[in-house]
Amino acid sequence: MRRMTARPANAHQARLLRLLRDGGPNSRAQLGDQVDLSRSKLAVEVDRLLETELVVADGLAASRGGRRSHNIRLNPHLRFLGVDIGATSVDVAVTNAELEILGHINQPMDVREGPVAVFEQVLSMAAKLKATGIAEGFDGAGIGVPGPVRFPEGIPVAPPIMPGWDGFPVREALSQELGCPVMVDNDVNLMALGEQHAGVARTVADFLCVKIGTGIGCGIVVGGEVYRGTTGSAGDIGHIQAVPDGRPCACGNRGCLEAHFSGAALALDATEAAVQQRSPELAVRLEANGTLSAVDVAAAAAAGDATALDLIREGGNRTGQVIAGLVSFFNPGLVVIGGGVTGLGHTLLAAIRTQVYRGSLPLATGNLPIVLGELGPTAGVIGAARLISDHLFSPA
Amino acid sequence: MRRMTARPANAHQARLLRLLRDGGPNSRAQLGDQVDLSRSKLAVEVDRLLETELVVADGLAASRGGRRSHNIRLNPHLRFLGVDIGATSVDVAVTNAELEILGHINQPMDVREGPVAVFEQVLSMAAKLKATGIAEGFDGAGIGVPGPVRFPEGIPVAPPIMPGWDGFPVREALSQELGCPVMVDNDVNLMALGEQHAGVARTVADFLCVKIGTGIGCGIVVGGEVYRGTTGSAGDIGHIQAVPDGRPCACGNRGCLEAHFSGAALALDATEAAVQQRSPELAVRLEANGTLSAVDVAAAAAAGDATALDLIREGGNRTGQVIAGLVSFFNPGLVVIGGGVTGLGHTLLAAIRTQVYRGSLPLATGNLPIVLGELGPTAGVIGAARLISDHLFSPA
DNA sequence: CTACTTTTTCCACTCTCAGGACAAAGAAGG
DNA sequence: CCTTCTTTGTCCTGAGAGTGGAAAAAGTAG
Repeated sequence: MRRMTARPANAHQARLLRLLRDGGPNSRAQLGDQVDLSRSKLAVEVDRLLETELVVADGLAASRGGRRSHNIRLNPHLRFLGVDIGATSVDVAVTNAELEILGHINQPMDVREGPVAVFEQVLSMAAKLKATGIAEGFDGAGIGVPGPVRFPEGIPVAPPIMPGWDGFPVREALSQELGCPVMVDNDVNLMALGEQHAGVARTVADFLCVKIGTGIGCGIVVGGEVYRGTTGSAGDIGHIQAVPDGRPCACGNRGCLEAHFSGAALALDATEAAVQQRSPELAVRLEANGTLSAVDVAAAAAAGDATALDLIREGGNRTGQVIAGLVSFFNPGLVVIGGGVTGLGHTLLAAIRTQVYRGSLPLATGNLPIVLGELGPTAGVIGAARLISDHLFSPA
Repeated sequence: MRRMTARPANAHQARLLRLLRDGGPNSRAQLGDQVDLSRSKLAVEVDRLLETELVVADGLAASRGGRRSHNIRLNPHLRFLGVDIGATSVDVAVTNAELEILGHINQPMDVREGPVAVFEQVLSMAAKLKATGIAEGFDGAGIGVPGPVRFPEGIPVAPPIMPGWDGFPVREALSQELGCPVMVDNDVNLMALGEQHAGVARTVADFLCVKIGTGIGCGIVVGGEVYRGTTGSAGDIGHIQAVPDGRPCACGNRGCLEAHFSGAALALDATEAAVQQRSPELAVRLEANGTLSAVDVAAAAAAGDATALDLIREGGNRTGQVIAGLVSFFNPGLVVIGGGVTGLGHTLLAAIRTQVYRGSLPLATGNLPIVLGELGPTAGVIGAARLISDHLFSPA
């Protein structure tokens, strides 16, 4: 099938496309209620969008008491590819233009194998999804990587956990391979975009999205837009000092949050506890698998293991202290906690909440929800699709 | 004199007004180079602005190789009032429309005397400035208060150090008294606006402006706009924990940055050092004045007093640690240090720099200037004038 | 079948705006 | 002083965008 290459010609068209993306099929009249354009002007813009085939007619809408309106929807053949490259696994999903997931695969993979190997993997996963018949090609792709990105060019810069990627032209390369526009961003930012689009943050303009996975990062949304900082490293909170003179960290400092709590740190602590026989639950699991991860800690905690619960609580306290500082500074309307360790669930959340509500002033915390992400592992890929759709649904 | 009440009728006019404000008198042709409007359109908009008397003709410009152009400038009779209410003193200044200070008074005053007393003071200071003949009335006023503000309404909310002000309709009241539009903001945000307009931050889109005075606050500028947070308390970094289990703070917690370093904390530490005879310089000054302030510490440090230097260094280290966290999180393009204690100067700056450059990742600090504010005590009042001019020079 | 709503199309009129032509004002050079 | 070139400012016209009224089309409710 021929891929769509058209772009909205002006801000009005872009606005309409986004309304259709976020609100699904809509009648012309309903669109008119939302955009403050004259009937004639609206008709003209819709007609032009129909010409570009970005949107299509879609039958009649229900009557609102009079003549029934013709429905308009985004072209149902449009397909976006959402790619979320984590430290230890890759998620690839296909969405339609409304960013609904049509297919989703996850595979373990170490990002340190480098961009070439990872891309091969990603492309084969994309091919596998295509083979199921849900897509014949892609109109755009969004991709998240676990490190800072020079956003306009889509190039990772000095990413600590993926050294081989520094300066690799991800956007350019993937665009070549896929033959469609590509946008690249930090995986944490994409999680924030995902939760904003389809998750808990739908109605909030300013919020923080803390992702606790192999590392710890924080997506920052200001006025509905992701804030990336001067060099693209905004939200890199894993190396904020959480414990004075604490554990040494890979970054060269001591006491970094990430050194004390993250998927990796938690696995280490759990292993130590198991070896020292402080936790029967964890010891059993270590024996069984030969290794421990955050998932084991979650399971042990669910089984009531005191040591596992302590580990989670302590980590939550540390994280909560750091977040408390960020809340004082940023005064967000919402804090979302997500990432691989959300399996730790309410024990973690309770610890974080306690620290934040205690450590920040009432004016900042008074009406501040602190919640787990709604979307789990799909947040990243939805965010990735959202990223590229935002790009494509803006004036050329 | 009749005050100007006109406002720009559209975005083009607003743009032109801001260009004239920031760039001073300009020829029509030069304006044309900057705004991407057709000559005819530009001429129309300029004519309309001339009609409103917001701008006036101002003689002929130098030739650029052909016919000389007629200069345009903002009406030289326009006057803005900039008010900066600190914890212990009040600054009032009068500016022209280009935000140049024409007159400036500072008077000590305790903000805790409440809004009525402070307003009386402010109005009498404004009257005094008027009496010098630099202004016959005011076309707008900006006012900064040392606490969080609900910005759209211009009402302080739950300000810790000025309890009597909670909920007081500052904007409304002052607008009544002065008979002109008024905007209210946090004093730290105004300092940031001031440094952005006329100081070190002229060319930077994303920066932090840390003000160390009686308390500690931080102005946040994102994409050239001040970010105020969900409830107007963004930047309230004085109560971030800097020392685990540190000194008790007025807010109820322990170890807040403000409890360990600020104008007030520094005075306390200095007095203690003097009483304990650890610092001859400070002891002499205590004897002479009966009390010590940050200024005395600065003087003692300048005289080479080791204890004073230590106090500054330690405070700088604490502040620097907190800023290091903020830099990791926010990835600014510039950090400005200002406020009453900037007299501590380079000792303080050096300590802060050391901590930030050590405590944040290279990607965030690599090209990050950390500098003292350029404007000193005028930053606040210039920022206040900028605030109201931004408001007035935007489409009605 | 009638009266009323809502949606959509059509159309005439207004308004904006870009850009060309030209006049005005000055610079540079002889 | 005169000629030629450059820049600036004004005027004007034609293209196009956009508004809002009117009427047709397509329903609903009774």
